[in-house]
Amino acid sequence: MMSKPTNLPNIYVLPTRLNDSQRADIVSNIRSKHYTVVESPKDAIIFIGDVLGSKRALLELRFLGLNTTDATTIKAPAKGTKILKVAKLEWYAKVIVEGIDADIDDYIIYNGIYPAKSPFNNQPSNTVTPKKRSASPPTLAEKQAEERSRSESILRRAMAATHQAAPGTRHLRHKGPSQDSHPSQPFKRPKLISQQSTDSQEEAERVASNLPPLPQWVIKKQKFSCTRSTPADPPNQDFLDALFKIRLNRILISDEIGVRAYSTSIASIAAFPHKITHISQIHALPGCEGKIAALWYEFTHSEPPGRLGVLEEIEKSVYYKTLELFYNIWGAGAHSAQSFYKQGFRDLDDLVEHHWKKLTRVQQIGVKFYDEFQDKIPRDEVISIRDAIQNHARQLLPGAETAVVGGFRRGKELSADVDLLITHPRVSKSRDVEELLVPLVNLLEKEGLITHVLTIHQPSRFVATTSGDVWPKRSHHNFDGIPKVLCVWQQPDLREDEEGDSQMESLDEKGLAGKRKNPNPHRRVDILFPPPRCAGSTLTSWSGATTFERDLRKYVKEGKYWKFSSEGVTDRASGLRVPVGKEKGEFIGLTEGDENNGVEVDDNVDNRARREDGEWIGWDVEEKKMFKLLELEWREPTERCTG
DNA sequence: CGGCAATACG
DNA sequence: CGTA
DNA sequence: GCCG
Repeated sequence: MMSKPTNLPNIYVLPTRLNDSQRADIVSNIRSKHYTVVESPKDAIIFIGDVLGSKRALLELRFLGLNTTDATTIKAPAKGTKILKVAKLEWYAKVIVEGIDADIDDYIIYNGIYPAKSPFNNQPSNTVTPKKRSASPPTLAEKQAEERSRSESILRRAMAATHQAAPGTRHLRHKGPSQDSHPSQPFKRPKLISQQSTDSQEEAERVASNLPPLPQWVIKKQKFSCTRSTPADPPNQDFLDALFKIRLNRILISDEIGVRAYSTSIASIAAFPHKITHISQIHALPGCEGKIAALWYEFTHSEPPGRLGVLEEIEKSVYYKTLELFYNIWGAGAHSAQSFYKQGFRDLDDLVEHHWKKLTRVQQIGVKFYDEFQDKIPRDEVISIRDAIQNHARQLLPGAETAVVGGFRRGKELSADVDLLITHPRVSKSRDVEELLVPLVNLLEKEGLITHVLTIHQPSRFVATTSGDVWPKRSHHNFDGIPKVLCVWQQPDLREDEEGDSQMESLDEKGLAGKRKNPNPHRRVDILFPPPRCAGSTLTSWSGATTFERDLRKYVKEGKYWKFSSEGVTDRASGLRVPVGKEKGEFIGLTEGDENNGVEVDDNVDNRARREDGEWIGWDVEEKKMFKLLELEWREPTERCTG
């Protein structure tokens, strides 16, 4: 009605929850009252928006490139410090629309100031509660459990029911860094130590003559990592670790080709049996050229040795640290990590508090068990999980056989998850094996062993038809995926149920009288159900490592023009399945028409040959048949550690 | 300078 | 398309 | 980033 009551600084209207025309209306209405509304957030002091809380306001400003901290958390802001104010949209409704004369200060929900500049403000502000440690060095399990316990109870309370839990509290461990250093352009690489170009020819030859002889695969420049031995403990582990970090960086920025390139180089160096002492050895390796050579030179000639300019840039970057944090959420990949960052989120708390409803169901589970899923699983626990699943499977399908694949099969002491194959030696059990999936999952859920099902992949041919039977149309080459379930596993709490005892050590969840929380960690478990025909191909496909698998498929494509997958082998030209031959005395991995020729197995007499860890030896036989078909020399899984 | 493993679900 |  |  009248002129403005006070002069206000420049105003910016936050776009939060407004569409373009709504926001434009607000802007013009405010301007009609002779306030100054700017279109660049940098020029504004007051921000008006549909914002509920101060934390959200902070995020909204960060999204606009204004990296402030809450002024109320700062002891004594220096005089003359610029304070950005965020006001509720209600101010607009009252003062602008209704014309009520009200003080904008009554509508401020957030005061933001720019944090003091510091040369170290790139580092994570890791001010979490200090660890309480016993005098003796903790075991791995203790460390993992202790790491977990600090954050767990709080998150758990926040998300007690995973499926539609309302988040409410903060996550302690993963407070993000306080300072934003998102690079708007890629880092400039610091000057590399220049290579000596003045080496005389004689000098180069003298050095070369003292080097160990090159392996045949190097001399022949054999590029496929599936054709050579790659042990778990390579002599150049330190340089490889640096390359792994660069590759992770490429993963995080979705540079898939860069990932492929570094993977090739890593696999090559990992297979090289000598400590690399001369740059000529790098150039000799397939998949390694100028770039890798330059990195190696810098790595070995830096002071102290082992430093890399690119890595130091990456490691001090809040941006990459944050992407890595988000990328480690099961169910989130590089794209989601980048998306979370762009929206202003910097730690798991931000996601829980401001983005929970937007997360997929499996991402919510991934956040809920973030710490436990980072923890590695010792071999003996892998075996006990295998045994439990196998025992239940045999209740439903006598004679079922299992194999642990993944890193475990490659010999790793600690596994990220458990990958388990279940099949049956008798070829005629093909459908029984695939149809085992749902009943087994139901049984394990009932027993409380499976706590969450993340995803189930069932072959389409088992979609029930009204007439009853399965095998709809594509039965002749039924070549869908291998049925599998990805789930969360927890060993039951086996402690005695003594009551009112002093043993209730961890009463962190007070109020839950009587209910003691199961202290066993949640584990990621994948169970696959290959039909007997696909036992060999699935075993090979799931034994890895990743680069070994990629090279195997490329090798088969280039050498045979075949397509290899966990379901088997097809000819690319004809599209027909390439059958796995039947060896004498063996009985699975047959072709379609041979199903009736399977050797009978007495399910009650289990005298089949087994390995030390209890696994059926027949698995290896199936895999050897597959390698033979592909004209590939079979290698121990422990020699497939291509990284 | 094009190509880089292959498959299925949400 | 993104993720495994 | 390396290969054909």
